[in-house]
Amino acid sequence: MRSQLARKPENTYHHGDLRDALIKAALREAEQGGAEAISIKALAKQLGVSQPAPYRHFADREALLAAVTAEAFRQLSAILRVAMAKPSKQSKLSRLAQATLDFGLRRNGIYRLMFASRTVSCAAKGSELHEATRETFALVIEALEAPAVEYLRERQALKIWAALHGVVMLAEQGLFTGEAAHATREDLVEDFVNETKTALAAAIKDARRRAKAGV
Amino acid sequence: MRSQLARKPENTYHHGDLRDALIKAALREAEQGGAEAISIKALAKQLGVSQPAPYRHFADREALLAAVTAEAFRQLSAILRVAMAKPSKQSKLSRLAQATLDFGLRRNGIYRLMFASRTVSCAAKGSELHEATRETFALVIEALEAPAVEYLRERQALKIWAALHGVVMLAEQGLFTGEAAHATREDLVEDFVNETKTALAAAIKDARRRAKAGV
DNA sequence: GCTTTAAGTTATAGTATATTACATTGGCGA
DNA sequence: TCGCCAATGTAATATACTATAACTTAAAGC
Repeated sequence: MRSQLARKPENTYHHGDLRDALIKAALREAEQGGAEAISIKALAKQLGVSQPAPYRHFADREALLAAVTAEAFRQLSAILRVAMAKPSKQSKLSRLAQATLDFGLRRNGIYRLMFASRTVSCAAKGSELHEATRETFALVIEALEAPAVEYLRERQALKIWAALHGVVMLAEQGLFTGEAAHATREDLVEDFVNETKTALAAAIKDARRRAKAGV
Repeated sequence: MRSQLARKPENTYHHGDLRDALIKAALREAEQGGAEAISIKALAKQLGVSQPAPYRHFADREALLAAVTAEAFRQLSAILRVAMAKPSKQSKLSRLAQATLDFGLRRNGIYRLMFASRTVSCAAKGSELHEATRETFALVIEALEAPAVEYLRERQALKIWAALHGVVMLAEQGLFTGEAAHATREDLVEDFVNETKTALAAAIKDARRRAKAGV
């Protein structure tokens, strides 16, 4: 895996690591314009290889998009892990939530690629992409810091995860500017974080009460 | 406005209402595949006109997408209005929420066009599309059925709206199948609806208390 | 009826995806 | 060490889509 600089080592026939370079370059392109901004032809030119060269590594454009999206999920996972590990007076969940919001707004093109394209929904169950999405979601569950029964945690994780995505979408749509701007995006995210904590605590309490009554 | 059937009246030079027919046909195409499935060329062929004919009505593909998206928002608004008007033992908010979820899953390609494409974020402030999105959001506020101060309602409306979109996104991503399937999409939506009601009631109560103390 | 203009047409340029057939390289076994 | 072969690249080409330019038709207004 040489040549991270996305250029082939000058006058060599082979690029060295074209597959990896394509994914990295595509991520850069998608940063602003999303999936539409990714053009195989443009990437090839950028990397100094012939136009059909990428097809040696990806069957078609969809396959490249899937690989790029999987890489994006791994990057998000890494960012979330760092945010969660960082010592802070805020809760892990809060840090994960704000980091997700930040990622969604700053790298919105990539975010749309990850959560709003057909690519993800079409990912087969054992695929690289599917695994990457699962791994990210596992971090959400971890951030809850709850020793609760699996299905309770999953439900709350799904809720906060969904809410977060919604905030990113609406923010990008401009619903937080103008008349409706009384609440900031960060405020809403904190609201959702707190509601999640409350709901999780209540669910755990309820589960314990039921368990006791059952015995 | 004749010829809803998207065919020109046979042997006439002019189509009759090509602009409208294009939008309706594009909506059909987008139903499954989203924005990517909309091809000017294919639409022209489908409607029996020459390939460049659509450019008489739309400056470029982006302009067509914007018009299609605006129409989609108006359709969603109509659906939500019907759902809210229907007598039921459930609350208006609950009916709006479930109707939105249904729309998002059944017409997912169109839904992505509406909430996850660059088209919407790029819509200028007074544009047809921007107005259509505002109108839909106004229905969410209306569904709260709260006589509260504007900014309180808007905040809760933003929250439930965001949460709803998140559920649709995750559902489409397949996060509700497999291990995490303990909660259904409809369950989560009801959760969000109830939390919204609670939060709104609390906010109103709090506002009244403050007002009383202030006087 | 003549003119003007909106709404079509044909022809064509430019760009993207994708395939086919051929070329080059480096690694590995005989 | 030589030669083979698989991986990885190139050139040439087919196909599809966007967009523009120049020309044509039909309808509407005076």
